[in-house]
Amino acid sequence: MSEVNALKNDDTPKRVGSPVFQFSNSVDCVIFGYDAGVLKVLLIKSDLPQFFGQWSVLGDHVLVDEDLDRASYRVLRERTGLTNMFLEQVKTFSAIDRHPNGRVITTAYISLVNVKDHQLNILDNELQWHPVADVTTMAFDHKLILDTCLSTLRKKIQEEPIIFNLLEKKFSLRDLQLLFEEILHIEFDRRNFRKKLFATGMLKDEHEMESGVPHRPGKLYSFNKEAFEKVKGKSFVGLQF
Amino acid sequence: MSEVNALKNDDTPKRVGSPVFQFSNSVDCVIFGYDAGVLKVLLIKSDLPQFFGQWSVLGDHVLVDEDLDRASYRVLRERTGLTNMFLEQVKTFSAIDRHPNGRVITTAYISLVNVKDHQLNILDNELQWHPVADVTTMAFDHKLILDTCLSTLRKKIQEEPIIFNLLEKKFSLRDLQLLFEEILHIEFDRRNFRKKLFATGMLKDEHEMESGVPHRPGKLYSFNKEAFEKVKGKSFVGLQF
DNA sequence: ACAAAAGTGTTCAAATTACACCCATGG
DNA sequence: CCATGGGTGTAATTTGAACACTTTTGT
Repeated sequence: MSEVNALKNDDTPKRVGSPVFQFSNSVDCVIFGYDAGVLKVLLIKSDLPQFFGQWSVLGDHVLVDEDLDRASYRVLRERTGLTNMFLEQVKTFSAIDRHPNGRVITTAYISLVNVKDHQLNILDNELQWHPVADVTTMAFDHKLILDTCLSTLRKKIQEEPIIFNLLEKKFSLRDLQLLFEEILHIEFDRRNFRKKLFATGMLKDEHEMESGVPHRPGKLYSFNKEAFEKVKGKSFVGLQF
Repeated sequence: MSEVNALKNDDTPKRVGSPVFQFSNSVDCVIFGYDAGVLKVLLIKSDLPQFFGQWSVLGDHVLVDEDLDRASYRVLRERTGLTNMFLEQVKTFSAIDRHPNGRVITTAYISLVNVKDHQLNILDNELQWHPVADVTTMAFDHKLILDTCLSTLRKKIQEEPIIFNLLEKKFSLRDLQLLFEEILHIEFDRRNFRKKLFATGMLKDEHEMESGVPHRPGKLYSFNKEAFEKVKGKSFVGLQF
């Protein structure tokens, strides 16, 4: 208790320490994209001289009049031009020495965007897509943040239909399967995969075909959000451990 | 970008805003316990006059020389005397007006403790166990925090063997089943439940029986951590959505 | 015509569910 | 002896896994 008592700053008997307004908070957005069959992450060359030449995920300090969700939304809007992206809090990182300029606590967000989206204008050439598998060292603790978000991504795509955010609006079943396989590093049997996905009722037949492919074109589907919303509440109780 | 530019405090062209060390960070520990067949949460009467008479979960401000994990660990140690409890970060809450004294961002932790643990000494009568189902309004945004942690608990006990933290070291299968049922609000078939749990290999037969029960005594088991560690890595790929 | 992937069913194994009787203990 | 829950097995159903051939398109 000694540290706590040492920080008390009035006479009121308090059970806990008093606020110490000496922290800065930031958000870091791990933005995943999928291009040419490869899972990618959007990185920027670090601002700080201490990390010169190293890449980091997109972040910014939280402003005093915004919450974390808004801050991360702002970062994505400013960087990519997108405004309706999938964005979700993952974890908060708080190692004492994680930021050279002082005590900065950062909350990591995961975002899934469609790289081919027309709104997505990345002109800044200090901002680039990197294949996730090629990223080794990064500025700050961003490698840890990236790895954590990648684990979260792997888990979440199996629990919720968020993977569609990485594809264009209309996609073939092959696109979808290859994307699952790229992220999870496993291979699915094509027939079983199709059966399973159709069974969810989440695929809307767009009654269109691929074009320009050097083989028999596949049908195009889109994510049927309405159908998913209806089934969503289903209680899953497996005790799978 | 206007807000960001407004906060720049030097001449260096920066892509992002500069740190604003005007925040306080706290941790809030949602401590779950299980007693008399009821899931409970450990709450304390609020410190603040604004929330007089209302209950809140156990929290404290993060000190400038500790990270969030250490801060939450400290809170639990100081409050309950326990030192080796299950403790895991859940989510960070950051609404601008969540704390009346200023901009306090809090990170919620979930903890599972054994209420009957001998180390657990709760003398302070402003600190009490409440049945989770009875908690309605709370101080700050703590009801939201509690609800979030309860959802997380429900999900996690189905994915990882953390539920054993709520039971005494030796327990009967009945204890375990009732606890699952209490948390998930569903009922299991007793035979299937036993089959499933035995199949995990995580139950170690303690070759002891219950005593003092007004019916045929059941065998006592403990959680076989070693057996679990071996099986843990098994790749689960279900695409269950 | 060839290469490449689309589309499509069945069979087998495994997991899950539903279900009922006798047993041991305390009161 | 009665009430309460302990302990056990089997059959039916559902789900998941493995597997091959024909079709369509571009080159």
